[in-house]
Amino acid sequence: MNMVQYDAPAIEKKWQARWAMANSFAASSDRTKPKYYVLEMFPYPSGRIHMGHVRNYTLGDVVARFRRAKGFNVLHPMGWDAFGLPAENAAIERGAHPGSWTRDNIASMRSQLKSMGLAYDWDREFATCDPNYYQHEQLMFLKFFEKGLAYRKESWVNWDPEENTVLANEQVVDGRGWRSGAIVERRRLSQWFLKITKYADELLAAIETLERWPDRVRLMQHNWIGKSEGARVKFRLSSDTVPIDAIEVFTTRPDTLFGASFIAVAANHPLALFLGESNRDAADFLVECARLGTSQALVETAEKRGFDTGLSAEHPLLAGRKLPIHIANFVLMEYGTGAIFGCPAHDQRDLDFARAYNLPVTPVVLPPDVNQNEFKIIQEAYTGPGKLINSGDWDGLDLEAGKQAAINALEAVGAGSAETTFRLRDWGVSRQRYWGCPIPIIYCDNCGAVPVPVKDLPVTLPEDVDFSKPGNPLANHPSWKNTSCPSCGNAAIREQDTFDTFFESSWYFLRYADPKSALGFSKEAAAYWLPVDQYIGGVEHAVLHLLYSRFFTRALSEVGYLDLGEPFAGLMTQGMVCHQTYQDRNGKWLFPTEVTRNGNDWRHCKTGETVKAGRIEKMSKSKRNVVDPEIIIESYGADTARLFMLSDSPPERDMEWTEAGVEGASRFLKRVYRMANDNTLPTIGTPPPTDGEGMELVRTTHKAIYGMSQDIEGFRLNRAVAQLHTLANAIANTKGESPSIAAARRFAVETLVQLIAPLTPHIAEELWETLGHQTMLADSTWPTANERLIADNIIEIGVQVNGKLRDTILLARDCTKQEAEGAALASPTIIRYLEDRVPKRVIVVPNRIINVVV
RNA sequence: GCGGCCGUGGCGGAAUUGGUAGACGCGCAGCGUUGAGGUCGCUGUGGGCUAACCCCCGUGGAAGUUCGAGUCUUCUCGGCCGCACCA
Repeated sequence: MNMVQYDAPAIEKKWQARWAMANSFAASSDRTKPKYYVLEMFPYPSGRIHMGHVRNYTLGDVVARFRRAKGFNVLHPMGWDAFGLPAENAAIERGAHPGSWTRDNIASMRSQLKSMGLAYDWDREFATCDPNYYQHEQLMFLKFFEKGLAYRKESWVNWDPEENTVLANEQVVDGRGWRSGAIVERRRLSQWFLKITKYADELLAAIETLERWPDRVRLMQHNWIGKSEGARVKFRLSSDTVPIDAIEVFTTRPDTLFGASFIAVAANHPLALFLGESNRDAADFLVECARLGTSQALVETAEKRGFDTGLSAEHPLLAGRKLPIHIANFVLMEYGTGAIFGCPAHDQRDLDFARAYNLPVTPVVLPPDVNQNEFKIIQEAYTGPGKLINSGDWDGLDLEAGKQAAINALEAVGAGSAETTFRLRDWGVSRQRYWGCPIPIIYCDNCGAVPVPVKDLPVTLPEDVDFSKPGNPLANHPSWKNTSCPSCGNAAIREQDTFDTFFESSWYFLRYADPKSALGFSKEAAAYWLPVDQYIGGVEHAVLHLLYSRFFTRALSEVGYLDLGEPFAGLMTQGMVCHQTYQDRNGKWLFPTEVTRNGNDWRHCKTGETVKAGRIEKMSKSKRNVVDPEIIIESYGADTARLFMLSDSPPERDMEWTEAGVEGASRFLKRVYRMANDNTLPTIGTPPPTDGEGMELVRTTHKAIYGMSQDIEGFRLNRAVAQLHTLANAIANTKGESPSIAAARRFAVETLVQLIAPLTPHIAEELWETLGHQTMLADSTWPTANERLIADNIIEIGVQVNGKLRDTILLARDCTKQEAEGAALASPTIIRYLEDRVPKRVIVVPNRIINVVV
């Protein structure tokens, strides 16, 4: 046996250089080959890769290398989602310029990624903060604007009065700005929107066609779009002391109209705002609601609170019935019409509200098999099916018929009609930030909002910006915003907002198809490469990024860029990488590198103090339960890190990073390394045996090829790793020196090296060379399983008596049911179990199981 | 609140989708190799009863459907995730 040591760092550097020299992973321009587009969600260049990246890109790399070996023309690119808030925070906190900070980060992350040995076509790399990238989206925006897909309207934002800036929901903590601590206000700002709601129905319907997406993501998108069918109902105000004569309400339950006992409007409903101007108490209540924030989860779990306006509205179908109008904290202006009618008997929120404010509760739906006299609503609203009661002519109708009757009745009196609403709202793309793509619009006192002429694109960001003053640096810049109106020539000012960074990520997958194109991308390249065959990323993007991208491909198609509906044919959402947490006795979080373990005793490496080992949680800087991929790669090698990432848990599930697991992966690679360095193996070119003692190993090898291929295609990569272990065990367990066995061992080892290549490419490439090959494994084709050799001729079958396993017998594969039954009943063990009883039935599932029923 | 996911050995997880539960790995134990430790190799490892076999129990809990349930149905307990400006 050759005693060569597995030197991962040396091997990895060697093959990374060779692949780069040969440009091994460049996508070919040959359009006759079948294509395969593998894409991982591109990273924000935070400066260092973390284990989540390692997992994401390893998964993508396995797919890319596997497809390449299967003969596809693979596109597997990488780039940088380079605009965003952290760069501005760095500028504020450390005085770094966002541009140079970002470029430095990209440089260090690129070299970290390269050390992982990922099969990227690096020639297609780009960063979205480069004007060469964002100029194209400025043109896209102008085309959207031309077509009415982009428009301006006022909307509400979280405003930090101290920093003079708009805050993201996550930057609002307990109603205060995260950095300033100032109480956040809600403000109306004029902002740009993209008309995603135009495609609401289509985006919803097409979810059905996304067969290779996880169900949960499809469901989340379905719920996000939130289509509701119901009716719009107009309630006329009883008095004319306010300049509003009716409140329009959207309801999914027009059938419960006779159970209405109040009207509630959102705190930012026009009526509420009007009252807030003249009524001190109302104003106070509105301020209180504003403090609650905009998140639906908060709104719906908060205590139901309201303000009685003293006004009332007429029931549209019941002459003389007056409904009091309240302002309520649980009504959202953003959904429906910003006003509801409350039917406490059949909606829990309405009931909670009615109990708190002493409003009547009239049941109008009687559950099946319940006596009307006994039916009482106490603390729980009834939302199930039933027949209408207390509803005049509609009594006795089921709910569907009741809805139709209600709509007919409303239409007859001109008080309403059927309506469908969506939860989905248009996408606000304006951000009051510096580090984003400038919105190419000029405001002129005479001409209004005028597009920047195409010849003047791109509108680039000024470099000399000052982050020491609060507010948007673009707005604070002394001269950048001053320009002249393209249409009348008068002095005018530029739009100072930039795009939401989801704008960049909504079309980057198209840019990769043709990254040097002067058009952004050519129609021809997009037609060949798109859709993405396999997209991989975190489930945190399940809704927004993916939905915006789906919208973008449609919108870009509408304005002539391409002809595509769905951008991502296959989607895999990977789980998080977790690690145990540690705290010292003061509760301070400790890094795993600061802790040593001895059985169940955890101690601080330096002080020797006892450490509390806590829950296994997602790796996060705040809890310090992070492991730096760079250190793992330096000490064990990228192949070990990659292998462990794939080994233990299914890709879609959360995994736990453990030292023991890394050791295990490393051990396996060393074992494979030794197997291939066995100098007793026959020379290259020795064919696998066709008979003799070696056949069992040959068959096992074919089973491994088959299983591995199936498992990679099905993304069962933890099982794929298990296949490799099984094959390695079989090689180790095959003893003997006969020519048949030696030839089989050579075949098995060589195949093992091929099969492991998508997972741990460096060691595979090295061993391929060790085994005598002159060409690179990266250029060789995937082995094919001989199906004839996979199926065993004799199989072991379980025999049950009354469903309990009692014996196993050996049977010829695909034998007849009669033969199987005969063999089972002839088994001495089964005879003993049957005693003298006569089998009533014998169920034979061919090649699976036999069940004797007595 | 609304919607969803997950509960299988000491641990991560397999189970051809209703057909022999626990593949593969980690851990642990024993033996061998080694100057010792580690590496490496072999063997064992769900629980109970056993000298061993046999047998009994076993997929969070309870019921149901079925010849047969980890898998399907209903209820229940526990853990986790998402809900519109972080990326």
